[in-house]
Formats: sequence, structure tokens, C-alpha cells
Amino acid sequence: MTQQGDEQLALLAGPKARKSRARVREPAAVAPVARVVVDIPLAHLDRPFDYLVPAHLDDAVVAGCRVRVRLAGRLVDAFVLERVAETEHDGALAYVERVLSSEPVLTEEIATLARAVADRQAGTMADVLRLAIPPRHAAAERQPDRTPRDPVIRPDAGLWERYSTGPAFLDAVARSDGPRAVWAALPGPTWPTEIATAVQMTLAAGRGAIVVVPDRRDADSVDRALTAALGGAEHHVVLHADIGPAERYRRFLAVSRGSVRAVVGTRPAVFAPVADLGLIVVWDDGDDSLAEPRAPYCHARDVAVLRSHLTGAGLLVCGLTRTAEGHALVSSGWAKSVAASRATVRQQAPVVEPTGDDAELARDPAARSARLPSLAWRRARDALEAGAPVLVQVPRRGYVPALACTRCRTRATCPHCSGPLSLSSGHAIAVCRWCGRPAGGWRCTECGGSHLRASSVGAARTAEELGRAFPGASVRTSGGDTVLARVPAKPLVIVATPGAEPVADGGYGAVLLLDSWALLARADLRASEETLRRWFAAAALARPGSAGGRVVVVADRGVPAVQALVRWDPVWAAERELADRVALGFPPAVRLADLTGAAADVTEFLGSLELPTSAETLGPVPIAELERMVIRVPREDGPALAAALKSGLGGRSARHDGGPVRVRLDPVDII
DNA sequence: TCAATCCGTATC
DNA sequence: ATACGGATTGAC
Repeated sequence: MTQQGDEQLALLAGPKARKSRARVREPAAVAPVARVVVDIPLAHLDRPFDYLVPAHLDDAVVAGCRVRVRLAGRLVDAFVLERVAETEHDGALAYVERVLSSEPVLTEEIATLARAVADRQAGTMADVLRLAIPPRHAAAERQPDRTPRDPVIRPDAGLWERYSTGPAFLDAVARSDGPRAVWAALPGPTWPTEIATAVQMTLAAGRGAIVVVPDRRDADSVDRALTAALGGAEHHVVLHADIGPAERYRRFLAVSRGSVRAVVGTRPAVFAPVADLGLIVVWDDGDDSLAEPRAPYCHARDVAVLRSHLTGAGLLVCGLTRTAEGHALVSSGWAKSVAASRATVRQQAPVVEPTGDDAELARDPAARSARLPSLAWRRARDALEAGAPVLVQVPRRGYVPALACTRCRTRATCPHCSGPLSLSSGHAIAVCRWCGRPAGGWRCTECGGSHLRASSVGAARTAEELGRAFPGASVRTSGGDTVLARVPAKPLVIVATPGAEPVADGGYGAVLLLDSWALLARADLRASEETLRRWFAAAALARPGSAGGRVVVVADRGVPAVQALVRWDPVWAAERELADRVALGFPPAVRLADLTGAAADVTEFLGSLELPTSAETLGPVPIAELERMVIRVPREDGPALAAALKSGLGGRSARHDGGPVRVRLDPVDII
């Protein structure tokens, strides 16, 4: 049947074409059908297609390799999922046109994972594979493999003994039990070493490990710790954008060919084809960098959860703070909590002192002009006099102001859907950024106040202003393009934006957290969690309280985020955050879909969906020239929601009607 | 009656 | 996307 098609083609094409195609193809004798996934980002083509393997490509077409096939008349790239004996397709099969490389870059495990991620996100497998498999670089394939050498394993579980359930977790890793844990790391610079120990244990058990981190800086820290733990740099690879395409593919091959069993890297590393995976670590899962900004908009933590679920690999979701999503894994019973006892925390954490921003300003005139509260100024001066560096965290510019109660400063939320309220310029009445309803007659849920104001976004104090407050100390800034990695144990003032705080040798004597309102008042559902993340990241660089480490946070003592910092209790904060999200109907307690596009397109698309009966639609909200609708379903209906969206998108792209509608599930930045 | 064009559908 | 088939339209 299939040969027929080929002969017909030859006849119709006439002598000229026959000349260029001298060879009449015939299918391979064994398993002549290649099931492929085509690299086309169209929802309705997101399924396997069968092609015949011509006899002359029999050896070259292997499961997982890249090929070129003809689909609807044009040549497209595809990955071979498997070779099978028969097709279920009714029509004639076309032949595989070309083999780009026989390198099996798509393993069965990653194919299954990519399918699951696409299904969860209402996206296509092709989009996921574009993240998971780097572009080919022929030269790298020709390079000989490194011969794997067993790493020197000298497990040192000491650091993990500081956590009550830490040793149990490591034991389970060593037994290849696939333990799942959510770990709140103690402050200080040891977390990369603790992660390296867990990786070491995994390798010692004969399994592979992946560590996913938000950025290059963290990748470098874990890289150093792994090099130290494994007795050399040859037992692991580092994956991030800065290494370039050729090197990226070379390292990918080292993993897929099995010469390296440990990987540390940014977002895409969660898809690394590590064989016999024993552990996935996701560090600092609250960082936005772990969320894919383009389709399929997946979050590395969620991918890791799926991968752990599909393969039985262990999972360690961790950070100095804990996200509501991380805590949900604990509260559902799927993962265990790993945290230090209160006594250990008191030993390791710095002393945190809040001071209101309306508190007494420092008497020193220079400190006054920098608007430094007296307490902050005194703590910094004491540290500098003791010869220790001081870290000042200032926020980046450009936060969208939200509305808050004038009386008690509680952030104003929509009475209808609990979305954040905002005032757009020229409008007197506050409007919900989620459902678009005007919030007339608003009342504060905390104090009953009825007046709103835009939370002021304090301008970041300049380094010069702060420098004048501490004559004699030199001031350095870290942020933007100039990020410092380390600073010496000298009386320096370091002004840094969140995420750019350098590590100080021996720790900072004092850490000042300024402009907290700018952080807490962000028009973002995750404002509180994010603020805490940034505070903990900076505060963790201070010396322990017993060694004189002090943290001053300019914020109201009564704010829960401040309490969490003072008590150094990220688990308590996460419990609270999750409870709030359950009460308000936010992820991860529910699943949200964000549909954004031209108003008519969004309306039409929404109308075409066969949503689960539990679905609640919110909106529309104008977003620039476009419009946003939000669909909310209970968590258990998440798969049904994703399936409905996928099928709706499939219909749309098949009929190519209407303009583009962007569909994101549980987007991190929804406001 | 036939060609040109439009629309809908499948793409292996 | 793009290619194809069947329906539809319009000119002779």
C-alpha cells in the first residue's frame, strides 16, 4: 500500500523527477514504521505521526534521533519516538526523507515527561521539546566521549544533621527510595554544600542527579560545591545560557551518552536526560526565573514534581524560604518537611530587629538625609566599627503600585474575587486587576476603613546618600550590570538590589532592609512571599546572632512577613501563605488559566470551550490593547481544564479562525 | 458546461 | 502552515 504511493509519485512526476530520485525506496525489513513527533507548534498537530523507514536508512533511524519528514507537502524536523512493526494509520505512509543525526537525543523518559508537561500546561509537546533538547551542533557529536570514572565519594552528612528529618532524607536517598522533601535551609553559605552532599549520596547509590537553580550565580555556587564534594569537576556538568550553543550541546551529549551523571543548571536542566535519575533538587523555587516566560509557560518546580512522579526519582524542593506551592506538597502528604529545630535556628540566624518607617530618624544629619532610622544607623555603625561589612538591600525601581487601606495599610483586594485593586490614571474608582469590577463602597477587611491610597513606592536611596551617612567606610554597589560576587571582611558598605547581594567573608556584621513598603505593596499576589524571599536571602548573609550579626528591617512589626523574619520561621510563613491562598481561591489551592488576546478572540475562544462545570470565569480585564479572562477551577479539575483548553486551541488552530489567544496555566505573575 | 475560486479539512 | 477536494460561482 505504501510502496504504491511512492510508485505513483514517480510515474506522475515523469522522467525528470525519476532521474533525481534514481532509487525506488522500499521499507526496512524489520520495524519499518517510525513514529515521530513533528516540530510544529500547532495544537492540532500535537500527536505522533507514522512514517516508513526506507531500507537504506534502516540503521540510521533510531528511537530518539532527529529526522526530516514531509508533512502536508513540506519538510519538517521531527524526533523519532519509536520504531514499530505496524501502523494504526489508515492511509498510505510517507517515507522518512532524511536523518539529521542518529544521535538518540530524545529518551523515552523525556518523551513521556514532555508529553505530560504539555498536557498539564495545555501546550504542545514540540514546545516542551524545544526547551528540553538543545539545538544540534555537529562538531560536538564527533568529539570522543570522556570515559566515565567513578567519583571519589566521601559522604559528609554532618551539615544535614542540623535538620531533624535531614539524616532520614539522606538515608532514603542512599537507599534509592526516591524520597520527596521540602527543605528550608538554614542561613549561611552552606546550602550549596548540603545540596552537593545529597547529590553525592545519590551518585554513591549508583543513580544520577539534577540540581536546578534560578540563575548562573547559584549554578556557580553549586558547581564549586560539587567539585569539592566529588573530588573534581569531571563528574558533573553545568548548564546555563552563558556557555553558548556548541558547549551546551556538548555537555548535553555528555549527559545523554551517560558519561556524566550529575547536572547543575538553570530552568532547562530539569529536562536533562540523566539516566536512572535518583534525585532532582530545585533550589529557591520562589524565584521567577524558574518559570518559563514563553509557551508552554511551565515552572521548573512543577516539571520536577511531574518527573519525580513519573519516574519515582527523589525530589528536594528547597530554599531559604518556602513557597506556598512547596508547602502544598507537604500539606498534601506527598512530601516530607525538612527544617531545623527552633534551637538550631536561634544558633544560626542573625538577630532581626524591626523598626517602623515612621520611627525616629537618626540624629546624624547625613543619616537623616538618607532617611535612615536611628536603629538601622546604629547597627550599621557598630558593625563597621567592629571591622565588619554592612549590607544594605534596596529594591529595584519600577514596582506597580497597588492600593492599600489608608488606616492600617492592608493591601486592598476585590470583594468579589479577591484580586488586587488598582487605580488606573484618570479614574477615580478602584478597579480589580483580575475581574475588572469597580470596587465602589470598598471596606478594609482588617480594620473596616473605607479609604484607599496608592502605596507609595519609595525611591531607592542612592549609594552616595548612604555613603555620607557612614564617613570613613567605602561604599560599593552591586546590581544591574555590576554584580559583586564576594566582599572581604572589612568595614565596607555594600548597597545591593535583591538577588545581587555579594557573599561576605565571615558574614556581614549588619544587614539593613530598606524600603520594605515598596516590596510588600507590589501589585502582585505573591508580594508577601516574594518580599520574604528577598529579605531572607539578604539576611542569611549576616553572621549568626551569637557572632554579633544584626538585621534591621524597616517595616511594621505587626506585618506577618516581618514576624516570619524576626522568628526566622519560613515554614510558618508558608503555612500562612498557603492558608491565605486556600481562603482566597488562589493557586496552588486552585488552578487558574489566563486567556489573553483581542477582546473578540478571547470571548469567542472562551465560548467554544467545554469547561468542567466547576469552572468560574473572571473578567474581562483590559491589558494594554488586549483583554484578559481568568478561569478558576478546583485543583482536582486542573487536568480537565487543561484538556478543555488544549482541545479548544486545537480547534482554533485547525480552522485557523480568530486572532491569537495566549493561554497560560497557573502563571506566576498574574495580577 | 467548464474553469476559477472559496471554504473546510487533513496533514502519516 | 499548506495542499487538496468538494462546493459554489460566474461566464460562455
